[in-house]
Amino acid sequence: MVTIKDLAKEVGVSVATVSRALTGSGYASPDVRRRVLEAAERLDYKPNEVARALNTSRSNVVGVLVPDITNPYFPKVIRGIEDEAIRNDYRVIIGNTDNDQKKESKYLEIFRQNNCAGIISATWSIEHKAYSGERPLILLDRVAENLPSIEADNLKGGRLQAMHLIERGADKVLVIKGHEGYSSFDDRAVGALETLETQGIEYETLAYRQLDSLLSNDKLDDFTRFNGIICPNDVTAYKVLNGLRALDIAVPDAVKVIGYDNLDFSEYVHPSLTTIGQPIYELGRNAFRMLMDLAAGKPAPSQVLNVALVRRQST
Amino acid sequence: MVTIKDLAKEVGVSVATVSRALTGSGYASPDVRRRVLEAAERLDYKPNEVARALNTSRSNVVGVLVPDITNPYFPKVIRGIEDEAIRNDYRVIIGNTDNDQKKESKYLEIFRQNNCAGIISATWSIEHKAYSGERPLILLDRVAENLPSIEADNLKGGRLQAMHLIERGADKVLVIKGHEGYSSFDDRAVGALETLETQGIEYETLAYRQLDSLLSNDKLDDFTRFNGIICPNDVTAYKVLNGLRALDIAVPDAVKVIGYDNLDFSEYVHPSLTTIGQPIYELGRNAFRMLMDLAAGKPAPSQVLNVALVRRQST
DNA sequence: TTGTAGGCGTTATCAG
DNA sequence: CTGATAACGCCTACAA
Repeated sequence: MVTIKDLAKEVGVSVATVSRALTGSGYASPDVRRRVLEAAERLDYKPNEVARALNTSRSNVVGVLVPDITNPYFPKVIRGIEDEAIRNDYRVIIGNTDNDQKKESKYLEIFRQNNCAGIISATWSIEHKAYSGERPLILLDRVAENLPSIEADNLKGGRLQAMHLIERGADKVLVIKGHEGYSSFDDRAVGALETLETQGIEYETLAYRQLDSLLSNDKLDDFTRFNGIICPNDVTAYKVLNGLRALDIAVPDAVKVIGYDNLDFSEYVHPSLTTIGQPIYELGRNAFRMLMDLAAGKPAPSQVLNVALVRRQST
Repeated sequence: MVTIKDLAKEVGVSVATVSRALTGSGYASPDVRRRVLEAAERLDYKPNEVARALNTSRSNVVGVLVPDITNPYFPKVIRGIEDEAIRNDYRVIIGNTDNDQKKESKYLEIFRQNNCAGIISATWSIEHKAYSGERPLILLDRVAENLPSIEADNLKGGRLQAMHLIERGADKVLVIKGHEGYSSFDDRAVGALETLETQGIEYETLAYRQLDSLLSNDKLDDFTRFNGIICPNDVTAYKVLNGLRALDIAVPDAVKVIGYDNLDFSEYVHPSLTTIGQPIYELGRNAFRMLMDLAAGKPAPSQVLNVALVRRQST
């Protein structure tokens, strides 16, 4: 491995001068700089990031926390983060938390031990002892007091879901709520319920964890009571469509189903899924940009990205 | 941040003794060890991984290369790697290469700069200058001479695809090939074609990159000629099912479609997809274990995991 | 069994 | 503008 020491010997200057010439911080005569750069190129010198991180106590690694990378929503977010990161010469460490506060804390600790430059988290337990605010942090799809965050407009998304179903003629609506404790899911439900209420539409709600048992028992009655179903995300909608098909309930004729996320697969399921499109990739990309701003001491105001209805066959 | 220096002061011994007590390497009296451990606990000491990595020139980070994390096959692999990694106190850096050799090389370089303990790669350009063999490397879904690798039994998988279609009565089969340059896709095609050949079944092949144009133009003829379609993976099968539906070609009555991978979504598409099940999670998990063996100087013989037919409605 | 000292590769603070 | 030199936090001969 070639180090600045080697370069120093090669060029005939001190390591200090080499370092300055390389980083651009501090003085170095144009001539020396040129020679150093040339030697670096020739010897294929690459700075050791570990040494740099130790010295500056700040690495070019960012930690990313997601509940489960296996949920197809998150790979898109991560891709957005990673692309922007690499463009800025940063690397990404992934942590799957399974919504488990212990795992969350463990990763937070790990990120600290690795002098990570910052953290982007899509999971965040309200009471977090492990995070003492030392490192820049961006919350994604999560809001918390005093912490910068980025999310899509979930309230609007929920409203769009309800409005669309109403426009399509639904007047008995089932609202399936998302995983508890997520502000993004809460907001979607609030938006939908509020709209249903205002428009005087009959509705019921179902907790996320009740869904599976509902689908597994053939409770035809439970479904035939409704002619519209609002799902908290597309994956849930897939399950619902499947359950409906098993019960021979026609979609969209007997009941209209709307999802949320607009995952790639939503055009492949049958009937193809009407849903709310979120700029998932951009959420990740912008989160990283915000993190960089924060790290540079610049302000990073929280962002709310826009959402839009994507009409397909399920409604 | 509390360091071994702090612990040393606290306990009243030297940093060397603390280090020895903590790592277990080298001598430390039971009494001193106890006191050091107690102090570490009390002061919430966590070793700085960066410093350790610099000193030992080996971090507890492994680099993982995938073509695109957005392809739902890879999150499962990654989850397998990550779960096993965290269990062994390792972290995972993800790199998306988009099958681009330049990006691949860049990440290899990055992994080196970060003193990564090893690399697991699901993309690997044949001629790789950037990898000089310094660090342990496991190839996943890829085989190359002299490099340890892990993959599922693609040859068998291809045979199973063909056998099943034949058993279901197909006698004019279209074999869609996977992305070029991947040994896993090549093997699947070889297995399928060889079986078709042996059984005297009529068939044609289609290159991966021709698929989209075939699907976008309504070439009814091209599809009606066949009563069986073998796809290189499930995502391709989804597209094919979609195209077939658009053309009003009945699946499985007019044509039977079989995929490969058994992604979660394959039971949600309609008709649900018959496919070849691979132990995706285990591929990742075992890859990490192999890497650890390699890093420990133990032998890590290449592995081939088993596959099995998963019958659903599309055939 | 313990402490001293040197080094991992880099950056930063000083004099010169 | 440049060169010693001291950190960063940890590990490990080697000496005591």
